[in-house]
Amino acid sequence: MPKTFYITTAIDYTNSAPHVGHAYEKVLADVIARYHRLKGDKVFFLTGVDQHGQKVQQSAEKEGISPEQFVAGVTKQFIALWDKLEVRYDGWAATTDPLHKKCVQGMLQRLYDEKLIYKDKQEGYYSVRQEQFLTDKERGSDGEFGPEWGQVEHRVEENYYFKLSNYKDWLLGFLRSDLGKDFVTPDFRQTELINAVEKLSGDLCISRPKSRLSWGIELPFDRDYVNYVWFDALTNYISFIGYDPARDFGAQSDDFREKWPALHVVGKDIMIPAHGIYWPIMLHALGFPDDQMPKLLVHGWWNIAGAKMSKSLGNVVDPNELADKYGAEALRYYLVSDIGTGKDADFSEERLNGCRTADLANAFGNLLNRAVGMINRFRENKICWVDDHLSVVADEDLRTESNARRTFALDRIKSEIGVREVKRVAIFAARRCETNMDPQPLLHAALGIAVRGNGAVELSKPWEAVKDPQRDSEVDRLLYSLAESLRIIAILISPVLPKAAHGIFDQLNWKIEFSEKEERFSLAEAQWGKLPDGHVVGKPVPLFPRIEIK
RNA sequence: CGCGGGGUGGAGCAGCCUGGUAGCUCGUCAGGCUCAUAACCUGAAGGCCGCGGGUUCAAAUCCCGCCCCCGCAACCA
Repeated sequence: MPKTFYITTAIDYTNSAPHVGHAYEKVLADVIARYHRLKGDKVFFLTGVDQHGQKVQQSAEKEGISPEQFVAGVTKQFIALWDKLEVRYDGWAATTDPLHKKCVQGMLQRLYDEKLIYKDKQEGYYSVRQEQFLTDKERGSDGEFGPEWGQVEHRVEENYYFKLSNYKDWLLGFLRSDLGKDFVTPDFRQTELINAVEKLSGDLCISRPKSRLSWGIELPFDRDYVNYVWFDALTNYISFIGYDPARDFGAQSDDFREKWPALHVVGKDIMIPAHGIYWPIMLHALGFPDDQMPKLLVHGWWNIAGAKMSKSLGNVVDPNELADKYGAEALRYYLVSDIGTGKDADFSEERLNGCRTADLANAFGNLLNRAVGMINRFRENKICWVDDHLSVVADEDLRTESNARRTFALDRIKSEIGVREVKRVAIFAARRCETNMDPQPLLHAALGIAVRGNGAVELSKPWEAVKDPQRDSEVDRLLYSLAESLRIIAILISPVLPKAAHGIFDQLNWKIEFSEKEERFSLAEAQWGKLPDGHVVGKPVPLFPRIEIK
């Protein structure tokens, strides 16, 4: 059975509308998923929404509607955005799904039966406004709880706990073992995680009494409580691909085994403790072997003018607006190209627009336009394969320096664009893809090809050459090279810019039978010389028309 | 006290692990070209690579010390 590449994102909390950070994570995961499909892998991409919890309950109350209604409204916004941004997922994880609830309850019951969940009494100071117990950390410099906590009272409450601390040593050992040393990408986050695990103490509170929180999944062994957050939210990664908590890992369905383990794309904020600590420990406690632990791709954040994007600061950026203004593809391109893997970056609408103009309109769009235009005008839409690249250049052409340069340059188009660039992509595939995921080399390779193509046109001056019958083959060779370069560019950019890639293929009149379909692109075909001799191309149409921003 | 990230020409970044002409994108300036979406090509200016020591024939890169910025509480990717 072929292994499926299984990729997930964090599920978004349906308490408020999506912002550009949500969009980044989903686009990143989508690009990686598309890249794997391009490689020919079978892919399952799961994303979704986290719908339970206190905040949702409160927001719904505030609007005077039920949590179900409230959640349905926000969920719709997320789905609409992913649709707009061309995020193509295979599974949708909504935590109110009965199948998911059943799985969560099964897991809890199993761990409870194994005495890994116990009931304990919590006593301390409790903030009524924030609905949480306070620790000494929350005390101000004067030793008192600040006004942000509102009324603080002494309270005693019983809750259920998961024996997290039992597994601290196992987790440390795992993270330092060969199997676990690449658990987190980028590696500095793994360092951070190990440091955090070393400081780990105490167990994990997994419940809230219904009197405090009713919008959640009931504990199967105590109906007076609902589950609190993590066993609900994290479990989506396995519940939606058919995990059966009643069975051991080895007895899971083929469907599940084929997909698991996952690559989890998550933000740096939820690596510690949720995805880096709770999640592997939960899986381990359920009997997942070490070689079946997932991997984490931890991405950074988009800041606004150096400051965090936050609801309270009111500086959130609306991805819908940006997509409408600049196009979904330009936004996708910007989000994955102007940030280093795992690092933070400053979001700038100006740079977004700059990228769109420089890379998309000028580099890719304009090259396509001029190339297809020339093929139309100079060769009546037809490209010709010139067999021997070196011998077509007569000896006398090599006499002058400029001709020598030209010859050299044209030869480079074939050898470097065709072979070296594609080789670069292969290296990327082997290295970057396996260490999990940076789409930038694909884009850089594509841009590099475009730059060489433009350079070749300049050196060859086909508008002059076309007047000289003796230079026929040179023109043919150039035009073929351009068409072939564009075909490969389309393949390389297709994970990030699927629509533009289709646009290029359309204008090249290539693989029309796969129009609109992702199968139109394949990494294996990113090799020189696939366009046949005499191929007829289409008409030039601006791929990324310039846009006027008021 | 601590943990992690960062400080490289005007802006944003790469290079550092595996020392040896400081690279990329944008911007600026000067030319060129006209097939093309005022797009394209060429050239130039601009950097004591945070500071101070050390190792070395040689340090942005390795070692030590110091300074500065960001994150490690919450909404939140």
